[in-house]
Amino acid sequence: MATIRDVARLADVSVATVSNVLNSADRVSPELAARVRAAMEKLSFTPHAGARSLRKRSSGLIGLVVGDITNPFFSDLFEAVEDAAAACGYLVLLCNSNERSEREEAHLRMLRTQRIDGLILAPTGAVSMNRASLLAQLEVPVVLVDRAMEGLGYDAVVLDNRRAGFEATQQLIACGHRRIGLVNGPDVLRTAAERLAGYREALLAAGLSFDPALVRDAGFRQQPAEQAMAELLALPEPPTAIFATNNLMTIGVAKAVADRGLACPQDISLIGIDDLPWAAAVSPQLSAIAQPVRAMGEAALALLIRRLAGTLSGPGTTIVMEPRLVIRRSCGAPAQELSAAGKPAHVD
Amino acid sequence: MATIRDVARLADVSVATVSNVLNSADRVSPELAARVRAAMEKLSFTPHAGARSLRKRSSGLIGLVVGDITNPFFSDLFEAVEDAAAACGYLVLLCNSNERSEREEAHLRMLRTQRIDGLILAPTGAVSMNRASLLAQLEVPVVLVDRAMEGLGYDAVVLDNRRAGFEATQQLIACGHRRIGLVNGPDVLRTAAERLAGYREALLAAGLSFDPALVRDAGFRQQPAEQAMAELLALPEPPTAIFATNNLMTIGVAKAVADRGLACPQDISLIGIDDLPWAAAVSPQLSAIAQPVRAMGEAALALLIRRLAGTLSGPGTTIVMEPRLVIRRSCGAPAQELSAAGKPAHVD
DNA sequence: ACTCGTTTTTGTAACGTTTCAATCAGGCTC
DNA sequence: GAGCCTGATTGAAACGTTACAAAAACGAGT
Repeated sequence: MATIRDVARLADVSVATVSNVLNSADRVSPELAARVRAAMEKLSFTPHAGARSLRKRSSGLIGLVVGDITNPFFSDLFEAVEDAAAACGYLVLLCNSNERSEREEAHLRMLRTQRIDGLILAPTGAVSMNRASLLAQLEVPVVLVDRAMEGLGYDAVVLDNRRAGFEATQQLIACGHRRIGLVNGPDVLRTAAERLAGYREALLAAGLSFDPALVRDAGFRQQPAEQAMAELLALPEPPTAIFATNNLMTIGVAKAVADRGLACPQDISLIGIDDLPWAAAVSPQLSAIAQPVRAMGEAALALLIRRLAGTLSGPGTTIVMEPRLVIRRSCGAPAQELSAAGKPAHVD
Repeated sequence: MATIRDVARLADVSVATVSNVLNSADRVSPELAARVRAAMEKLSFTPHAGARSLRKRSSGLIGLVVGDITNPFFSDLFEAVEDAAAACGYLVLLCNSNERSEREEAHLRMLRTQRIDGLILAPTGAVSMNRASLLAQLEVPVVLVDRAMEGLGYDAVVLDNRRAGFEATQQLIACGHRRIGLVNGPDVLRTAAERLAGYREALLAAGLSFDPALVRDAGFRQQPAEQAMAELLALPEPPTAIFATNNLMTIGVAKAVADRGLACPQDISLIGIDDLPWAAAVSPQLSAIAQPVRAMGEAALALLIRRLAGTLSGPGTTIVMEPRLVIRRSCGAPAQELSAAGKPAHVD
């Protein structure tokens, strides 16, 4: 494979000149530059990223580690980040931790040997001390997405989770629901805790009481959500509407509903966080709180670039993005509502 | 950041020894190795991939370029490839071409500067001469996935597309359908052509005639599929069942069906290629020809590894994987079938 | 004790770039 | 025509590793 020396020889210039046309093109006279470029073309020369990264002390690589690339949220995120990074001349190294923190840590080590220039991390699970030190060892700027880790001083891009929880719940209340189930993630995660807070706030605002029996932790996963939903449906007084706080759990909930032969929204209403690309194509047509995923990816990359360029310094900035309510047919009036009007208070 | 020299100094050995414990651990005595490892630990030393790739003439990087990471087929593929690669000590560089061949070519150039050791490519669109030469310039083994490119002598892993087309169609025929629409990709792509061939073969085997008016090219994309489906439904004698030859088009078709207020399978039956993770959770519960995606990814990586190890040489091998039929409720008997029995031939 | 194989260890030259100080070639000014 | 300035070009020293040949250490066999 052709090297810079070969190009220099063919164009009859020094290697330094070739390097100059590659990097600071304006420092070399037009005629020479043209000659050099012709030589490169002829030899189909491609610079060696390794050598370059060795000499300059940067690799042009940005790491992106996500929990599950199979989740549309993360694949969209990757797409957005990759596009934005390409525009800035960076290459994105995607790491999929499969939601296992050991894998994630292995990836962080790998990224260190690659000498990435910066990292965008969608942390899986809670902060471990171990991970914090791995991040520090990276010695590069880090931007968190989706889940913030307070106290480490990193930049972050997150959804306004409280508001997301509030709006979803409010929407169900507006349809007339009074018993609203919540299928949530573990409340040790800030994300889940805030969504729960929004849910409670909306209940409070509507003068409804909070019933702990209606909220379940399904770990942000599909299978447990299905199970949790089954339990909620088996309650003596089951909820008439469900709010699931991420896309996987929304699917799990829909599955449980379908398995019991219930129709949506006739028998039960449903709203989730994260819109899904096929949501309008199938039944129930899922209503959702959409996250501006692309914008989040772009914002995260922009923060990183500003850190790298030195135009941003000091303690971590957190960018809060606003959710967007997408109403489709999975939310409707509760069946009870209609009949309850003319029904006596206690029928046992 | 600590270098190999620092480690050597601290452990009081030569740099060569440090390098040896890193690479060929058995060539160095246990006690020294321990000392060196302790020093590495203390300095939290991490080798520099760039320098390494410069000196050894390999980077430990494998490129994977796909058309659309947002498509579950490709995100599953990535997951499988990454897992398998990690087990062999390789890191996967994912490139998302967004189905645009210019992006794909830019990515191939990028991968060349990264000096990847091998490439797994799910080619988007048809073979261009330009791309063929870019691939050749890479000077590394290439394995094609999903779509083969004949004549270039590369290894490939593909689905038995003819059989997939055959089985899907056969299934619909078995339900009693006689007018089966085909929403396919462009038949310049081998994949699409073979699926079409399987479709025709199944019709023939059942003594049904092939009606070109019932087949549409929707470019393997959702939006055009929705459009194509609308056209099929507007036909004077619309099909009673549809076979869509990939997941995006299946969604598009489902959307068109839903938009017209038709029920599935009561009004129309539906089967697609590529199973979807949420297929059982929503209605219609989509039947599908599932591709063994993980196995395909693993097979592709295995081929690549064998090429790299030199245990496989000579002309390209093509591995053909078998599809698996997953029947859910989106296939049923045609409505016409029931009433047509007692109905006169022409009712206008 | 001495020579020979083995096994460990080491010095050092690459690998392909960039950087930086140094040289060179013109063109101005006086 | 000498002196200077400016901008283009270049030589050579890194950057952190590995590979290879050479040196050292170690036993074993005489």
